[in-house]
Amino acid sequence: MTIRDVAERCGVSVSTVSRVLNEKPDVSDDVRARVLAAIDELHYIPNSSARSLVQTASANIGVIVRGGGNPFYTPIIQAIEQTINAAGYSMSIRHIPDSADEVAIGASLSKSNRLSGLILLGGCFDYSEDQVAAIDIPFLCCTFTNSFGFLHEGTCSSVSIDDRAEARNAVKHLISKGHRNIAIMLDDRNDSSIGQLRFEGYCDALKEAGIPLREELICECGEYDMEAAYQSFNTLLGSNPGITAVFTIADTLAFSVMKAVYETGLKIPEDISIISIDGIEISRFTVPTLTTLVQPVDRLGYEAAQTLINVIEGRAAHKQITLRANLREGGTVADISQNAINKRSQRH
Amino acid sequence: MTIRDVAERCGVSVSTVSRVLNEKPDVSDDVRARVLAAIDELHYIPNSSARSLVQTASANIGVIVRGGGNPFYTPIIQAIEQTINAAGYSMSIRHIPDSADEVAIGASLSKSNRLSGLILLGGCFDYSEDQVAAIDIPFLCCTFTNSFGFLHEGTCSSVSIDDRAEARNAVKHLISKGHRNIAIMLDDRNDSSIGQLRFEGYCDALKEAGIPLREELICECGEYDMEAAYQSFNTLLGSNPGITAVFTIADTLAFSVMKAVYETGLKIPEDISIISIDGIEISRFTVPTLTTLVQPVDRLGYEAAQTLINVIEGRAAHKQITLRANLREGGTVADISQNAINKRSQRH
DNA sequence: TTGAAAGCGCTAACAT
DNA sequence: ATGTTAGCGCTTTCAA
Repeated sequence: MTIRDVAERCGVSVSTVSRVLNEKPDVSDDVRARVLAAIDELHYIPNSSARSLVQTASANIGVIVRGGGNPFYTPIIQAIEQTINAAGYSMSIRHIPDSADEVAIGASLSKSNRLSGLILLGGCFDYSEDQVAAIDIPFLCCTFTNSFGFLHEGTCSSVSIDDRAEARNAVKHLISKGHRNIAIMLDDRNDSSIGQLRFEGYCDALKEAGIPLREELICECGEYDMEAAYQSFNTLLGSNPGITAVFTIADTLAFSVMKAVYETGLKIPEDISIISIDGIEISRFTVPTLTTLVQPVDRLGYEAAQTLINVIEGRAAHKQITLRANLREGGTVADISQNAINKRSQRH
Repeated sequence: MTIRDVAERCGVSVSTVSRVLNEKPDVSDDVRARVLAAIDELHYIPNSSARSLVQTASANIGVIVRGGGNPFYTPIIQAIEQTINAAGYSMSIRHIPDSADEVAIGASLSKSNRLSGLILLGGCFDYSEDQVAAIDIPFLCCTFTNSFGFLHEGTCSSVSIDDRAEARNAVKHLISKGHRNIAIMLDDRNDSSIGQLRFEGYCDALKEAGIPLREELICECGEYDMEAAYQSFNTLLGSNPGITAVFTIADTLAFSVMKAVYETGLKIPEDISIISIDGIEISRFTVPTLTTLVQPVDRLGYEAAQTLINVIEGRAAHKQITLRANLREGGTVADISQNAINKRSQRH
């Protein structure tokens, strides 16, 4: 079943069928209708390999996901896929281990599949202009920006929240509720990625409030893993540092912290408050509901795909988009400020 | 950068380069080495479109995921991807809404991308031979089987657990702990899919134990959604049916149930026990740890991909693989049998 | 408005 | 062991 079969079926040439297929204007209505009918009858579907071969680039956008185990990415990927498909492109996805080099893999994928664009999801970004030169197609960083590298604005696009500012907001929220002994749960403060940025935001908030940074309240679990976070936080609790709150850099790590806290016999939020960033679906069903800065995942995915497609189709230049996270107050943060305590005692 | 450039670079013909590329034996070591060196120097990567065009099928396997929001699928997809890549194939994935027709989408994808095989993940399977005839490439059902349809064994492969038997095991576990008033939390008992099978397993276990099925203990939330499950279970609790245990057909639904239970002021497992099926990562971090039948997700993904590849490459016929789930005893099931109660009172 | 024909990059049959 | 060449199915000039 090829374009030839369709052409023969209705007595026209293959080029005419191709014109109909590609919605070119120079076909008579009569012929167009006949061709469309034949396509329908024969259940003809064009071979995309042949198409990409003759065209300079295939209508294919690659997505490279690092740390794909994180449920936070799932809705983003779905939004990207939907937007890509709606624009007539198809998506090639590749999950890579944390240790892999996403630039090299992206470059290779781009060549072998003749991609017209590339989305990097969840990367560690401290690349230089030289390193990303291997990617010779439009690309975009989703959920992170080139915060630690040295790229020109025009090299690639990005769509993300302002990780440092939002982390600062999260910690400020705790401070506004009277907390001063605030721990942070993260993978690695020097990961040149999300962890590092959110750690900086944590430091910013403490500094602004005149709270000294205490090394013993920094809980690094090494890798982005729930079990590792659980173990690390247990150790922290064991050392009894007198904390009243924790800022976790991701919801999944918050779940680990919650378990560790409960198993020590402490209560949330009475004994320990928790705030996080992400807002994955399950975080609405913890007990109590997790207080977290919800990332706009649907828009993150949509903007990522749409921005990249605009660049691919020459409608716009590369740009950096920053979206805002929204504080969803759950039940994991207690107000321990003098103000709140006074109010409470008045009632009794 | 094409195969011609490589050929010219080392003074051989394109077919020789092609032979090296495809690891054919009939090339001299000397030439092979020179070609490999040239490929490396030029950073040559074959164009997969040209490759698929000339070959009957591209080295591409499609994966159609229905209900992709479920974190249960994430590790399965990753295992599939890894196995597919390791065998030299690439993966094309497509997430579809619950309402979509996976057979039609699969058939279309198979033609346009010249897929050599198709994996259906999480389908509702009551198709007939006629309906799946549109898929003219080897395909496999992962996490479900054609339980309600009428396909011959040789039409497709499948890899899954025995949903009905495992559901029965889960409920039997509750019964063995003395529970008799056992609710079930599911999406829809007539979904021609997982829900229906696990509902049947629930009925089987009750019947064997001589416990009558009570309509008011069947909690159907209509769609596969955490919020819907939460609402439905709240309603069930409100009607105060005197249950001591719940069997949820998926971990995510168990989380919803746990929240509803806690918010009513009841304790888990003292007042209400919960058992589930899936064993997603987060279920190890609920409080208490969820008691659930863990599905072997890595093997599920590996076997799915490998079985399909064996069929594609003519090494084996279609087959139906059933894997076993393993009971992981968490802390959500209490023993309320007379036996256990006696023991407890002896201690006091 | 339509058709004929070249060629995208590759593999495989055939020839040497 | 290596080279020559005919397509795979499509889009796109160019010609009519």
